[in-house]
Amino acid sequence: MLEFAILGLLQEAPMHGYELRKELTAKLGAIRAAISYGSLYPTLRRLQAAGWITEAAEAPATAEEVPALTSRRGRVVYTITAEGKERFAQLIAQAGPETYDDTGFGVHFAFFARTDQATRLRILEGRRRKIEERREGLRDVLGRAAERLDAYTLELQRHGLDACEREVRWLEELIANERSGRAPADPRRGTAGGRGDNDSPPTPGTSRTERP
Amino acid sequence: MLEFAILGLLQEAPMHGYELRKELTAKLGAIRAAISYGSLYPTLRRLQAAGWITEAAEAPATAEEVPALTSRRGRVVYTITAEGKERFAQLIAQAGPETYDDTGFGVHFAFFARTDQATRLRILEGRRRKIEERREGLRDVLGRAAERLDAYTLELQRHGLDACEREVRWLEELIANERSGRAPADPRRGTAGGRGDNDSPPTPGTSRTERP
DNA sequence: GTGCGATGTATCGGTCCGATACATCGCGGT
DNA sequence: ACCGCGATGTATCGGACCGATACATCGCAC
Repeated sequence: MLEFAILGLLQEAPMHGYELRKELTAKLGAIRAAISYGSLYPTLRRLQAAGWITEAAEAPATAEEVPALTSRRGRVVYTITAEGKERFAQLIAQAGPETYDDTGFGVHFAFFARTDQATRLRILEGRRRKIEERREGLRDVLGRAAERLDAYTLELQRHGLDACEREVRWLEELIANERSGRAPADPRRGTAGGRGDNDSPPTPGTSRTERP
Repeated sequence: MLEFAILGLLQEAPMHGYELRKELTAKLGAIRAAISYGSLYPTLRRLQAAGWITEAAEAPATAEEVPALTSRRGRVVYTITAEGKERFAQLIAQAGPETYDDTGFGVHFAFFARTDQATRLRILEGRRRKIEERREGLRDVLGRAAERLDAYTLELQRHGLDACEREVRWLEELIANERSGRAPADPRRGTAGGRGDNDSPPTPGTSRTERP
């Protein structure tokens, strides 16, 4: 998952670790707290070893100002390679069942702007099915096994069931939107009608590996 | 987290691994998919090494039927020890900040019936604060950084924000209920008024380490 | 009689987290 | 003038947990 997210983010701009973490946190804030350096740096190492990103020490200010004095440990800037872009495309194309769990789905969704419509649809439907299964499981427990469980556990299940139902509805909306061929413009909330064309017509895909 | 959940469950009855997993899945179904044997068995080993549970091969049917023939690898039944119960109580009492993340909170909540009211309140309020912080973070992103992000990422944030607001409301309700001193009886859903006193007056705590 | 899904125990490699360490920079306070 | 302190920045280590896999038994349907 981290690998996927990093490759996705680095396609927007080269970054160093700290920045990467901040962007990741902003982009994925809805689904996970904040990724740890204990995962980030080893993963960067791994990606570099695989040739999907390159690592370059930041230029020390035109090599003139601030000489070797104190030997400033410069920031390390990571850049995605052509192979990295291919890898990212491949990860999207695979998009198997592991993509449908909470984190996996969230991360993939966050990069839907770089995903072709067919795959978007496939992922949304896979996720929906998974949530529907979870929902049925919760209904079973609340129905059949209710008297075996204490009031708090039951309340937890109810809350979970609620969340499932809500997410299914959300996914239905997104799927319908996707089928109608347009971006997830949400009519409920503000900016009704205004401001130019639209924000980010989400790059309707099939683009693999464009020029550097 | 697993350690906590296992100690909690084994206080209801001794169990073998497979059963433990099933019960765990039923009890925690709302918050996590299904715990893996790759975590379960090593954890059981660890708990046994610490002396918090004991491991006993199931009696092979009064030692008479089914002799050593085929050397049936019997099920291994785990039983919690007095030290294990103490450990569980201690884990509840600690209930630090790590208790407020998604999984940690969920697992603790599932065992609220074995938690004293003061700690319940503390956990609920800690969780609320944490969710409020996440909510503020999402609002910030949706407000200030909106134009930097694509439509899909924004939609994800909106959905996350929605979930945060909903959970805060849920927690408020639970906290109010808790302050008023009663179980999380939910008036919205079925069984309004009926059926004896109430289900499971949730063991109002301060009980540490009762007799074996 | 045989295959197949549920029950049941167990390991291995790999991902990710939390704690920790350490260094630099710019800012406000005293 | 100095100091601390929070933000920036890179990095490691032990441990928790997962997913895949392996293997064995049981009962039942075909």
